[in-house]
Amino acid sequence: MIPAMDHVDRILDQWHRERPDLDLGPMGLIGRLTRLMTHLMREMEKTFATHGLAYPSFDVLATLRRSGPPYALSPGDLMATTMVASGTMTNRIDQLEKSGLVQRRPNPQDGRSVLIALTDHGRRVIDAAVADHVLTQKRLVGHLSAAEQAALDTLLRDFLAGLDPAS
Amino acid sequence: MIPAMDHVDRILDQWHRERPDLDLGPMGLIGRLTRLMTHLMREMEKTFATHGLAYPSFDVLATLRRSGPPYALSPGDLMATTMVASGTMTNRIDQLEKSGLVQRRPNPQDGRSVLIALTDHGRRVIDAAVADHVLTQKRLVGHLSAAEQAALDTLLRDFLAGLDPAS
DNA sequence: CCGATATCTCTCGACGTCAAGATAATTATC
DNA sequence: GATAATTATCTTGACGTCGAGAGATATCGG
Repeated sequence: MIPAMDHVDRILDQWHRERPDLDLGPMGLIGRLTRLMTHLMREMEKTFATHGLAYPSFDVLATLRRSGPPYALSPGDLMATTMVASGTMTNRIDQLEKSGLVQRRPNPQDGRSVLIALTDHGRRVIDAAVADHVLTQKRLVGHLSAAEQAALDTLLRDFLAGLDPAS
Repeated sequence: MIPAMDHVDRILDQWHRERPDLDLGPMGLIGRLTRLMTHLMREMEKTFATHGLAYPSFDVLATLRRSGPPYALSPGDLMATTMVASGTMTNRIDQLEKSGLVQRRPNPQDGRSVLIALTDHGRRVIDAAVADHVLTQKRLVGHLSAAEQAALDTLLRDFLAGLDPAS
């Protein structure tokens, strides 16, 4: 059975017609990745929103929560695992602190630094949000069989390893 | 050979330790997708930058270019193919017009609408940028074999089709 | 111990995104 | 044709992101 032409196929057709000189090889793959991520992120954000969160806040709260007791990390640690710039992390922490979900504390180990700690409220919010989040993720990948999911995961792991050896 | 533990594996380990009640099934897959896209996008943006462009500008110029002569589409058409909101597209067009890469013209077919047309300069810029872009894409997927790329593309196509039937 | 260098966080300004509402023109209905 | 409903774009305000640079503290070398 011939797979139906999708949005990305139409883009490739247009390029082929207009720029037959270009090697379009990987463009379809990356185009599908991009489009897929857009859809996935928008769906996941709906779940976050039901808990009063947006993706950036969820990202930080989840990082603190899964780090285990005492649920506190420095901004630098948070920047490294979430892959955002320093100004971005400051802004995220400001928002979370304003909402009472985290608290800035002095870092006893290093006077230049601070510790970002989950509040009790923050802990409750992220525990509920992440439970919903995994259900949403399960639904989003539900159209793929278990074998397809495993194959995709393996390919993505290799792709990522080639791209980011430090991962 | 056992694949090395990567960043996403460490995240899953942490969650498993802290929340053994959760079904983490698809979290690794989506986490790898997210991380992969972050890396890919940042690399591709370096290429755009060498042509004085950022991703949003490249996205619009490329859509106009591949649509073929006369390289003109309405903001609505551009919104549909690029998946952004109306205010976002207005802003993108404003930037491009300020840079002299596109021009707003009245739409003879519809007085509510306008046509966004590539200028000669815009045409030259996008033609050079897209040639570089496909080389960057080729390099980025270079760690995967042709068979892996094909398998990945097929899986992504199925994933996308299940998620967005209108694609 | 002290000066030089490195590290950590925050500030600031420019830009990108979205959702909701405003404005203008078209189409549908009678 | 007149009116209503629809459609297309733009405006606005809130938020998110980055990068460069500032300020404070730590660390290193002598």
